[in-house]
Amino acid sequence: MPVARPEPLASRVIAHVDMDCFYVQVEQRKRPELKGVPTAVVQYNSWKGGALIAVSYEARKFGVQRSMRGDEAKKVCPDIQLVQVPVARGKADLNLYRDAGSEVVSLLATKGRCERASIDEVYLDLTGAAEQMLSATPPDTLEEIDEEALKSHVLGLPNDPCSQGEYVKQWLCRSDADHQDKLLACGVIIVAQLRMDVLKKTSFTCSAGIAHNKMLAKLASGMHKPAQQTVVPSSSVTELLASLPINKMKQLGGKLGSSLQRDLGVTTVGNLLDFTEEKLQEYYGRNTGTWLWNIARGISGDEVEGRLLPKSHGCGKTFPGQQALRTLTSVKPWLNGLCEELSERIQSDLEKNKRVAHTLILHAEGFKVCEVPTNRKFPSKSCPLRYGTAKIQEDAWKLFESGLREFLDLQSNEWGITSLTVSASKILPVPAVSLLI
DNA sequence: CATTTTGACGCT
DNA sequence: AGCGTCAAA
Repeated sequence: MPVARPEPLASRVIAHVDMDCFYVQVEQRKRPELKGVPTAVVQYNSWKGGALIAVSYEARKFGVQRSMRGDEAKKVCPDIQLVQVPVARGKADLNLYRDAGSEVVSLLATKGRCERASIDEVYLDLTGAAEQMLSATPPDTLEEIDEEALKSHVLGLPNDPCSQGEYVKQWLCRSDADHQDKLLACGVIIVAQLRMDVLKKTSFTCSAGIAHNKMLAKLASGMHKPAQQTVVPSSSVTELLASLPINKMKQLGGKLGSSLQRDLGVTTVGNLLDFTEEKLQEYYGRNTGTWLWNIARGISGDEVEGRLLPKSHGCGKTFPGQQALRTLTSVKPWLNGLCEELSERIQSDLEKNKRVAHTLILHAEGFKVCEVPTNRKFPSKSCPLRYGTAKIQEDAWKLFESGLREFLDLQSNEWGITSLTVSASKILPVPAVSLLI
């Protein structure tokens, strides 16, 4: 459940940068002939043409959506180019996209604290950079403002397409603006420059949101895509949230959001204003209640963490339908393959980033053929992580066997495994001195 | 038992 | 330690 954090005392400038249909762009950079044509990236393709995980904007015009099957996409968009995710050891291999994501993070981490939020998203705390710009070269003194910054969307401004650029220029350069808005204006210019730099150096476009906190920045980055940016002045927040469907807010797209709608009749984020903090706490607990009360007002104290690398590595594969693994002999090679990939990834993390993983975790899902139907799930198991592919394979196999015994509970001899995942967590930097010894 | 493969974080 | 929720390609 979400937890409320105290708001920093001073106003911050926060950006959320989100790559546009990222996997598609990565494939289009590799194969330039795909640029500008309807394209999607699919995982596997033998079952109904594979599952779409990224869709280009050209393809979206035809109604192609993520989660569609390749065959289905071909029906609504016969000319669509379906590019397959690379496969290694019989499973999808996402390393190409991880590496492309790292390229982007390196460029975005140069202007302030940067948090890698996912393979293709970051949060930036640009407060310092914005303050510095405001004191040295405030926007109203600039002779020329980047065209990219002028193309920004400013929430709350009249959206007359003819004079949009003029309004934006006026907003950016208003010398009578309050300090908060001036800082945001600086953020807009910095983010425009960062996005241009990313495009120039990687050929990837991205969209961005600029606001006073992470929640609003994230909301804004999704409002105008692809390749655009949106700023959220404080004065626009009440109206924005008043009509924002509750499930569009981060963290409220699932069960909590549905429960707000079902149990309290809350349809929009603004509707939350009808409830006292105490009432929300009564329903959802102290932490979540306060968090809800705050987001209704556009308040979110979440800090941008300075973290450019993932906190864990995982490798998994599902075995749906007839593919379920029904014998120890069939599980073993798959588990070994997953461990091999994991071993390579943590070894590379050690060499590139001087970090060591300390815990190995095995997750599985399965079913058993049983007289009395049971709800028991396959239990997750963990142990200290020892480096070396063979050791990881050995340890993961022990974890699997112990999980399977618990799962079967002496109830059944007939079973199937439908998903296997190994992951490495508790990743810590190796102290610099210990590298010398 | 056909989206799949990730990854972060909160609760107990 | 292990489970559940949420999100995005």
